[in-house]
Amino acid sequence: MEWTDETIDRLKGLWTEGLSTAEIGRRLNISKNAVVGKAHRLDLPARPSPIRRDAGMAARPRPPAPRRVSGPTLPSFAALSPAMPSRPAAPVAGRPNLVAAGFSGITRTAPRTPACCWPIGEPGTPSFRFCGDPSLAGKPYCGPHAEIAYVRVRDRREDVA
DNA sequence: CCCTGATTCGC
DNA sequence: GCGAATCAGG
Repeated sequence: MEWTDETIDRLKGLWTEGLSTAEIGRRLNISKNAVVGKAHRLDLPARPSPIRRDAGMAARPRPPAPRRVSGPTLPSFAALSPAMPSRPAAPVAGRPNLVAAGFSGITRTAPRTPACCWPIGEPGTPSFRFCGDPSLAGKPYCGPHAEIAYVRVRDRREDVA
């Protein structure tokens, strides 16, 4: 876009008339963004903006918007590997001991003892957790919970009968 | 979805 | 300097 004195004057005129940026863009056959960008550069009086970017949400320093980039966008595997955790996280109080149960994070020492995934508490509440005790070989639950989980076909038949 | 204006930042 | 992309609110 070539901003001649004339187009700048037209922009200023339409701007002071209170036309929307998109409308000015239509009249000048340019994009709304071009209008806003130029108006900003010319220090034209700002319009009432629907956006509140100042006070009110100072707590959150908005993460930078994703940027267009012109080369390869995937990092190499080598670049990624240093990010691999070398230690498992410490157990959290009030939570099942997942480390002891075998969820030791990323590790190379197989096999692991899987943690019992029997749900305890109300899902969606803060206290909800899984049992986490070592589970039976080949089963998702520990001994006591496997007892509850697996109902023998024999028993069910007797119930029905 | 449509609209609005403001800001960022690759070009 | 330019303006598309993006944001954020109506």
